[in-house]
Amino acid sequence: MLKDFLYLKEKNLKDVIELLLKSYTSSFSDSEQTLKRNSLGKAHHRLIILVDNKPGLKVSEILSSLKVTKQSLNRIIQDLIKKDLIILKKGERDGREKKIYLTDKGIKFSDSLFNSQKGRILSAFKKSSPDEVLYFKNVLKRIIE
Amino acid sequence: MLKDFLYLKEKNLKDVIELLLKSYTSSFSDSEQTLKRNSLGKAHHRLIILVDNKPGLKVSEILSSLKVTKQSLNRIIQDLIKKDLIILKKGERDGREKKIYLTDKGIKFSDSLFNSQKGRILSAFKKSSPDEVLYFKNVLKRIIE
DNA sequence: TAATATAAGTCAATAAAACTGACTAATATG
DNA sequence: CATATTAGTCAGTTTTATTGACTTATATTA
Repeated sequence: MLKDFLYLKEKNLKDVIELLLKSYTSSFSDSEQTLKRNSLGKAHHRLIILVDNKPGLKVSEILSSLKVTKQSLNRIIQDLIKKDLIILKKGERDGREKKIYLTDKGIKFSDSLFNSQKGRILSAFKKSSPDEVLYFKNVLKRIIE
Repeated sequence: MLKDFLYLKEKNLKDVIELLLKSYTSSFSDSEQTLKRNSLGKAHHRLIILVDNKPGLKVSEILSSLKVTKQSLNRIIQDLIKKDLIILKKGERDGREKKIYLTDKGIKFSDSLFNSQKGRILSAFKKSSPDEVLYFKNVLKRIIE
């Protein structure tokens, strides 16, 4: 029986759900001040992270990643355009699509967000072996799938 | 130099920040419907998870875990008391403290939330080795510290 | 080409979640 | 007793996200 494996028992799964909650909360609260100084919020941060990691991301892709409505996302996009942190470019193949890119200013701002966040991750990784970090990422990816 | 280790490079840290965001978002969106049926939201869910895993948690402990204000948390607590999902008990040592417990009804509701969430974690774990899961949890814990 | 589907944007109203600030109450500790 | 700590409360505001209805532009297909 699968449940004979300790790591598949319900208590362990519950632990992991709590760990996901706490790791997200603590990691993203690290950049609160940086956001506030620029009159932006967590919602903007989330979009910036996705676009920084994958420039040219489509609106529809962000929609499904962040599980928000397009009306909600659109507000965020307009805010960031006004602040000259992102630009939209029409898709070449499909002109209906809009692809999102960070501007130079946006890249700098993304860096400052990253700087306020990275300490926590880096110090966790320094306490871990390369294998631990690799396995950690593997499992996280499987949770997202 | 530390940065010679690939797993400590900035690109890897950025990836991990995105993974934390996506794993939290996807994992907690799984229980949206269950919450909605009971006129509750994500904020209530977060509190229930913490209290389920550690009955008798103090208000102040939740405050620092969830990084919200006491005014914000108080709304959530009052909602859950009204719905008879949690109760508060005065601390025996320190009578100022209020310890939070799930009621029987609360335990059942927490179970239904867990049921809507666990599939994702379980299927990720089934694709992983016990070692991978162990290392995964270790690193997550170090991120929270 | 005309009809239909898709991607995105917009307007309006509302709800949910979180915040600030100012204050009270109970209890603990020095 | 004075002071600090923990928690709760009231009022007002902001941020984030929602629903629903509709438009625009472009792509696909019958």
